[in-house]
Amino acid sequence: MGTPEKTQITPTSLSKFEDSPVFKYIDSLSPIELGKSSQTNNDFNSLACLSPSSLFPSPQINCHRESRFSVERHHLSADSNSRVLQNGNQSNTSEEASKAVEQSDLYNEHLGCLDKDSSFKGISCNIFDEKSDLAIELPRTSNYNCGSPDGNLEPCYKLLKKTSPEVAGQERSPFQRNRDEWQERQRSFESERDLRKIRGIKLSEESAGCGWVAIVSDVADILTVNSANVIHENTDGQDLGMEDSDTTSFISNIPQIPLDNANNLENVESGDLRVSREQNELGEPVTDQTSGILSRCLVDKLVVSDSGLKNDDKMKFNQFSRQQRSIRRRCLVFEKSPGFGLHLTSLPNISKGGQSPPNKSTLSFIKTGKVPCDSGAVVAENSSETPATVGGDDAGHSTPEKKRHFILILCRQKFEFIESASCKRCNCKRSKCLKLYCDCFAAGLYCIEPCSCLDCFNKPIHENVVLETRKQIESRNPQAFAPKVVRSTDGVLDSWGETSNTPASARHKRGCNCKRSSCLKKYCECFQGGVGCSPSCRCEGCKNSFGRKDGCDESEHNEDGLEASEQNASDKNSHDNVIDKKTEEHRELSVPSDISRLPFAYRGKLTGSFQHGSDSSSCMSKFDSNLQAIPENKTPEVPKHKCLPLVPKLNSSPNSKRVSSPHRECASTAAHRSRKLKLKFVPSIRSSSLPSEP
DNA sequence: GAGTTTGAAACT
DNA sequence: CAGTTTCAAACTC
Repeated sequence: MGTPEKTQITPTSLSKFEDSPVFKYIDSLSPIELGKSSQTNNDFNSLACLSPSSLFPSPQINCHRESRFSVERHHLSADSNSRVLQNGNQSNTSEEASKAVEQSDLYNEHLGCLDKDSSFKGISCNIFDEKSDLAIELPRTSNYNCGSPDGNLEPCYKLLKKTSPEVAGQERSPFQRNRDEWQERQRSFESERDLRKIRGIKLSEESAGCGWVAIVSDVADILTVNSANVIHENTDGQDLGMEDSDTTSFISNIPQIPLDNANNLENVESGDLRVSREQNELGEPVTDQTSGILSRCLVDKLVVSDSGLKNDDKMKFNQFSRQQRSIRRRCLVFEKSPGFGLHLTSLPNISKGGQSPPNKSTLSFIKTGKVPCDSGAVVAENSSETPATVGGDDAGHSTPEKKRHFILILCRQKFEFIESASCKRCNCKRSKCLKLYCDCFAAGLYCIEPCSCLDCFNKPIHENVVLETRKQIESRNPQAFAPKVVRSTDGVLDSWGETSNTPASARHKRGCNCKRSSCLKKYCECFQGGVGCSPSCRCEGCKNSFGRKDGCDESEHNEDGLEASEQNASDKNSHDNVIDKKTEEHRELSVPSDISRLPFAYRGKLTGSFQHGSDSSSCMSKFDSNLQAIPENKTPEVPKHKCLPLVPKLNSSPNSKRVSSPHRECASTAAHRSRKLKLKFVPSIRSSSLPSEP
C-alpha cells in the first residue's frame, strides 16, 4: 500500500473516478441531502481518541488506510442504507449522483477531520457517535463486507462485479476464474484507493488521530479482506438486491499469523466456497493445504457467495454470521507452526450442545470442493435444515444448491467451534491476569471484553509485559503453559500402563491434589479435564468418575460412601446424583477424532459461559469482540525432536506440584474427552520438543 | 450476587 | 522440597 497521494485530486481524476464502479456505488448509496455542519468532528474525534490499544495492537500500520476506509464505509453505509430503504429505490439521476459525490466528500470531511469548518446536515451525527462500542465494532464490521453490518447493503465489490465487463454466468475455467478473481480484486483495491484519493484522505492526518492509527492498523489485516480478498461470484449476473445480500463473508481473524506461515496459508477453493487467507498473487490457488485448515482451526476468511441460497438460508446465515463476528483474540502461546497460533482454550459443547468442529465430511468438502457423500448425514446431524437438498445422488455433489447448503453447515460448525474457543473469560482481581491463576493467561489468550478482571495486563497493549511474564513463568516451569491433560500415542502403553485407546488413557500430567472434593468436582483438574486420576495424583478419597487413581478402589469408594453417610445423607445423595449426572454427561462427550488430530493446543478452562447449558448465542453476543491470540513467532525457540511415545514417568515426589521432568507425547494423538473442561492439547511440534526420558 | 470452599499457583 | 499464602474458579445459598 503506497503512500497516499493527497494532492492528486483534479477535475480529470474526479471525472475518471466518477466513472469508477466504487464511485457508482457511492452514488447509489444514499439520497442524503448534503448540508454543512460542524458538529461532527468532535464526534469523530472522540471516536478517534478512543484508546484502541486494547483492541488493536497490531503493528500492521501500513494497511490502516484500508481499514479506515472500510470503517467509514460501514458507517456511511449503515446510515445511508437506512435512508435508501426509506426512500425506496433510487434512480441514477445525475442529481443524486452529485449528491452522492457531495455526500462522499462530506463524509470524508467528517471522518477524516479534514475540514473542521465544514458543516453538514442531513446525516445524523450519531453515525459517529457510537461511543466506545465503536471501538469494538470496528474490527467486526470491517470484517464483513463493504455494507452495513446487517448485511443488507450491497457490498461494493458486488457493485464492482455488476459493473464489471465480465459476463456473469459465463462458464469459465478454474484458471480463468482465478485470474478474473484476482483482477477483480485488483480492481476493487484500486477503486478503493482511488476513492480515497477522491476523498482526499491524508495519511498524516489519519495518523494524527489519537490512536486512530492503532485502531486501523490492527484492523488492517481484516480489511484487506473486504477490498481485495473478497471473492465474489455472481453466476447469474443479476442484481441480487440490497436487502439481503447474497454474499456473506465470514471472517474470523486470528491476526498476526507468523510470517513463516504467511506464505503457507491455505487457499481452499471449492465452487462457491472460498476459505483462504491469501491467494497466490498470480491468482493461482495456493497449494492445497486444506488439511491444515483445521489445524489452525479458524477460517481466516471464509467468503461465501451464495447467490443461490434460499432466503431463509441466507437469513440464517447472516444471522449466524453476525453472531460470529470477529472472534478475535491473540494467543499467548508461542508454538510455531504447525500450530495455528491460537490455543483454543476450550471445546465445550462439542457434541452435545450441537456444536461440533468441522468433521471429516467438512474437511473433505473443503479439500475437494465437493459435497461429501455423507453430507446428508452431516446436515441431518448438525442442522435442522432440511437435508433434502444435500446428499443424495453422487452426481449432485457439485450442484450449487448442495454446495451452498453444505457451506451453511460448514460455517456453522466452524464458527460454533471457534465460538467455543472464544468463550473464555476470567475474573482476576489481583493477579493482573499475569499469573497462571488467570485462565486467559494460562490459556495463552489475551483477556477480552467479557472478562471481569481488574487491572488487567493481559492485553495486547501490554504485550511486552505479557511476554516477559510468560517467559518468567516458563523459566520457572517450562511446562507451565503446556497442556495439563495428556494422552499417549495410540496403541502405546502410557505411563499408567493403559493402552491409549481407552478413554482413560488421557491423564493429568501432574496429577491433582484434591483433599475434599473427592475428585468429583471441577476443583479437581483431573475431573475438570475429563480424565481419570493417576498414580501421579496425591488426591485423597478419589472418586474420580473418569477413573480413580490406584489405591482408591471400590472399597475406598465405599468407605467414602460410609463417610458420606455420616454427613447429611440426603443432601449428599442429591449432590452426588447431580455430580453423577454431570459426570455422565461429561463422559458422553468426546472430542471428535478430527479435532484430536489438530496440531494445536487447547488450554485453559473452557467452561465459562458454556457451562450448564449456557446458550452459545448469548455467549457470542457477549463475546462478540476481539478474540486475539498472540503471534506465535514470538515463542522462544524450542528444539524439535522426533515425536516420541509417552514414556512412563511418575513424579518422583508425590507432593511435587510443579512439573519438573516433562515428558511428552505426540500431540497428534492428543485426544481426550471433554466438554466444559480444560482441554489442553499439545501441538505436535511442541509436544515433541522436549527430550525423551530414559 | 454474595459468600464459601477448594485446590492450584506462587511464595518463603 | 515443604509449608504457607495468595488467588481465582467452582460451588452454595
